[in-house]
Amino acid sequence: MLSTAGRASTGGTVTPERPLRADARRNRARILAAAEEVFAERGASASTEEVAARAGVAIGTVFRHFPTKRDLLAAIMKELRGRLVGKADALAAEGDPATAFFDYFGYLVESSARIGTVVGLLAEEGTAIEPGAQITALTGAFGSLLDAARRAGAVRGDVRLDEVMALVTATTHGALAGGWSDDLRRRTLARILDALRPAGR
Amino acid sequence: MLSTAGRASTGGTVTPERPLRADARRNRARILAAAEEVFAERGASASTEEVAARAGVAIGTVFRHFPTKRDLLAAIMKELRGRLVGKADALAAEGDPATAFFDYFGYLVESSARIGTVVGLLAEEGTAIEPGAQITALTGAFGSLLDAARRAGAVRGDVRLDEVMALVTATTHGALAGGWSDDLRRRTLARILDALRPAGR
Amino acid sequence: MLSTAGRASTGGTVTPERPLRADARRNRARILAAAEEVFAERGASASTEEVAARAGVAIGTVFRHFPTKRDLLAAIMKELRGRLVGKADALAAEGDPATAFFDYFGYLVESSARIGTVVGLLAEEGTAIEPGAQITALTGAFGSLLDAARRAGAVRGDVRLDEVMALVTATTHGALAGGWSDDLRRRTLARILDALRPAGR
Amino acid sequence: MLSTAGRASTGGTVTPERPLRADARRNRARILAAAEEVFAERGASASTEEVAARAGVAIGTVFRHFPTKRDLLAAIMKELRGRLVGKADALAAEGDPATAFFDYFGYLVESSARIGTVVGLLAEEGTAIEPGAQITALTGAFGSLLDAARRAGAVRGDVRLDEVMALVTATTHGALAGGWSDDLRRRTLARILDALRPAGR
DNA sequence: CATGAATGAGGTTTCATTCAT
DNA sequence: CATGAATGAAACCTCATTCAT
Repeated sequence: MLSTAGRASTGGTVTPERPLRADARRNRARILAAAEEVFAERGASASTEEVAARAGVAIGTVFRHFPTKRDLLAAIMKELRGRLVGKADALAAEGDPATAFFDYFGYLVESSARIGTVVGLLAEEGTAIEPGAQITALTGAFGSLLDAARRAGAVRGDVRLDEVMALVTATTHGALAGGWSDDLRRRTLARILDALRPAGR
Repeated sequence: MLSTAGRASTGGTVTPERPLRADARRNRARILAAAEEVFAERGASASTEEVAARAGVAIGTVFRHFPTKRDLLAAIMKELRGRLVGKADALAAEGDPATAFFDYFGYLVESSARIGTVVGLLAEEGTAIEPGAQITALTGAFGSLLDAARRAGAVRGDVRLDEVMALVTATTHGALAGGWSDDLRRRTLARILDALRPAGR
Repeated sequence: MLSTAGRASTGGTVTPERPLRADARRNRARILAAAEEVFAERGASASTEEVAARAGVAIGTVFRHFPTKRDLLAAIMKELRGRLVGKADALAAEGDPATAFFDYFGYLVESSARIGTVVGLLAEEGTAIEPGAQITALTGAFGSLLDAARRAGAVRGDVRLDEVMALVTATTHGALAGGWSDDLRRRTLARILDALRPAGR
Repeated sequence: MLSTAGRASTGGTVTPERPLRADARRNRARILAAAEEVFAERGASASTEEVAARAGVAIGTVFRHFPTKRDLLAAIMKELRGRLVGKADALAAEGDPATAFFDYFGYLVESSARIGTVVGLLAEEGTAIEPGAQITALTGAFGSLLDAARRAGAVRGDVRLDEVMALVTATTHGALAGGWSDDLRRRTLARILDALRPAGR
């Protein structure tokens, strides 16, 4: 569909799931990294051309890997989700159930402050960058930590998962939009987490 | 060489703030209302053309009233700020100091859910829509309510104003971005406000 | 045709050649003067709005007097032409035939340097501001002076009127476009006029 | 966080002046040619859209090559200046010093009659299309020819370079604005050049 | 596969002109 | 008659996307 010229050796077709050539995979990674940076700095309305420049590739290369800007955003989010879920698993495996939940909450907020708009985009399922399962995985990861913390008595019994997700969303968004200082972010986060702890603390 | 009388660089008038003609004021209001709606629905990147269409005026009319898109956004925020501060004053005047603070917090979150991106824009001083005093007024209004509530023992003594503002920002942003249901918003808000109440509740 | 309200006293019609009311005539003059200035400063692409502002009237008033920007330009030129022809007549009547021609040439160039683009517009009959007779009158005025000077032996016998007009056009345009200093303009003008004088000088 | 390599703010390239691709160079040339035509016919206020149409490209292509209309005008002038200076060099190298000066003067006027407004724009340094050196080069080229002619006794000794430039400017502008016939242009030019020749002729 | 030039719809803004007040 | 707000057709410019090299 792309070129019709006879590329006998490779077949001339565009098999979707062929393992990428080494340089192509390298480019893909660089583009994703650049996009994360650029969108974090300039917001999701930054131009694709700037992403290409930052990645050190030509604009065409970006569109070969991600046929649409939306695809690029979706890929960023998928990659990010993987990272975040991985962190959750690590905390679940290694750490104290009573603190893992709070640590993870804090980690998300800190991350969002670093990687910018992207965590925000993650929640913007409303504008439907990708149907559903984006935040679902994150919710799942969070759910396990929450359950464990609740069993350990570190979290109030009546706290529900959707409230937790809402509080994460709020805090990350707020941190981004508000331009909080490190100190303010810490104090604000502490207040919110306190709201989830049992009465006597 | 001829007459040097009546040289005004812009409009030939002397009084800078002439009261607008009736139809002009009507249009200005319609444009503001339309803009609030459109930006709430589509985000701040919605087109001015659409604002004009929604307001039922031609594109030129929008630009006569607001020479720049930025000016339009600034005007929306100013109007909104007025409304919000007004509500704070009303609550301070009329109500129970112990509850006014919490009522106002809730009012802001509810409002943001209704009027959309705009409260968000209010906090986006980072992109510098208008120097500083945008959120300052709101902060002032909030400060009075907070003090009163603290004196009434309804708010913990160690709660600081910047934390309150941060929590408002977070909650409104979260509510907008997260697309929370009414029920979820209520519960999430309750959790956050609980974090501000004295230990014994 | 304008308002249908009962203005019994004036009749409600727009008779084209009714003597203007005093204030209307005053406005017309101020607009013309302002337009001359503005177009001289900013070129013919200056906005009508600026002309109105400079004249101290509203934009509608300009268009009531001159239904089209082109009409306004034409009126300026007509007025200017009158002034210029008047000066020619004065020189013809009063002065030394041998010098009147050269004085007039110089006067036109000086004027153009003062009143700017407008004399230029006068020649832009190519872009057809008004069919023909604009420059014709000027040519006529110039013709008389030229004939007199020729008879007085102050101008070479083979100089033809169209050449003179061409030289005026060139010099005025050049003076405008080139931004010549007073000194340069004087010397350049002297060169050109020398070309019209008899060999022995 | 990822790679910091290849960060170029605009294009990701290192060599600033990469030779244009064949089709790009072709388009650039076509755009310049079209622009010269269009501006000659319609004046410098002609629309960029029309230039694009005349060149047979889309509007975006024009703006890729010339990010601003001003840039396009500047490029035209630069190209033209090159052509004109080249002609001066050719005349200086090949021809009779006594006539080269006059030939060049005539060539400039003829050219301006062909290529229209552009020579005019060249002089519009007032509107500052490009700092200074536009007309400087032309002046330099003219200066050499003038000196040579003066040494050959073909030009009066007291003629100064700025007067020559002023006369060129005037003649080209006049020719453009006045819409002179070929015959009139020739006669007018002859008058002006005569003014530069020694008395006895 | 990578490149980067070309495309063209759409956005903001200006301005001559009309028309309600 | 004067006023000045409304109109709407361009103008300039941007940017996601396509496609020849």
